[in-house]
Amino acid sequence: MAKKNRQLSEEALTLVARRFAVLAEPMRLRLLQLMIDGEKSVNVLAEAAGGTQANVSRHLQTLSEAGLVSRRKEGLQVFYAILDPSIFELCELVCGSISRQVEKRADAFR
Amino acid sequence: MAKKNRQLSEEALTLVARRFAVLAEPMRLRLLQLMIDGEKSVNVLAEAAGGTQANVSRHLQTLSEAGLVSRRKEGLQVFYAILDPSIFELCELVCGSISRQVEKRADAFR
DNA sequence: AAAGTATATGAGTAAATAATCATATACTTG
DNA sequence: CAAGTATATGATTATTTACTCATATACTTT
Repeated sequence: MAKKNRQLSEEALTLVARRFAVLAEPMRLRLLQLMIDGEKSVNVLAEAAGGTQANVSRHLQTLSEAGLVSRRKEGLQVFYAILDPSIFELCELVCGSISRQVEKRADAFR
Repeated sequence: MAKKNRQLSEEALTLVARRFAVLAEPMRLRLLQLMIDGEKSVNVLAEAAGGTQANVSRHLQTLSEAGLVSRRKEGLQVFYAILDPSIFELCELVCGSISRQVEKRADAFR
C-alpha cells in the first residue's frame, strides 16, 4: 500500500527538487521530446536538436544518471531511449498550467 | 479545444523549463508544502521552514513571479497562498516515479 | 512624531552548471 | 595494423543563483 505522506522528508524534498532540476533545461526537454518515438543515437539527437555532439552527450548523461533514459551501445553508436514516460505527464501538466496563466493574462485585455 | 501538439516550440520549451527550475529548490518545495492548508505569513513560513526571513522572502518572490502563489498584504504582514494546485500533482508524479526507481534498485538486492 | 515590527531588497560571496574546444576512448573497416 | 567514425570526457569560461548581512520600506502603536 502506498504511503499517503502529505509532508515529505528533507531527503525526499531534495530528490524531488533534483528531478525537477534535471527537467529544467530546454535542451534536455527537447532531447526527451525527440525520443518519444523510440530510441535514437547521439548523432541523430544532436543534429535534430541543433546542438554540438559534446553538449548533447553531456545532457544525455545527465538524463541517464537521473534514470529518465536508458543507454544501449551497439557497435560505434549509443542509443538512448525514454525509460520513464511519466515525464510527459509532467510536461503536459506544466503546459496546461502555463496556458491557463497565459489565457488569464489575455483575458485582462479583452 | 486544446491543441494536441506533440512537438513544443522553442519558446514553449523555455517556459516549461523555467517552471521546472522554480520547483527545483528544496526550500521552495517546503514552502509550497507548508501552504497546503491555506495562506501563511512570511514569518510563519520562515520559522516553519527553518530559514532566514530574507531568504524565505526571496524564495516567495520567485514563486510569486512564477504565478504559483498569491500575495496578500494585510497590515504589517504579507500572506502567501497556493495559486496553482497542479503543483502538487507534479510532485506526486515525481514522487511516484522516484519511489518506483528506488523499489527497482531495492529489488536487485532481494 | 517616535519607536517598534514585518517584509523586501541591495551588495557581496560561493557554488552549481551549461557550453565549448580539444582530446581520449572504443569500435569498425580497409 | 592503420585509418576512420561515434561517443565520452578533461579543462576552462561564463552565467546563474542561493545565501548572508545590513539596511530600506511600509505599516502600526503609543
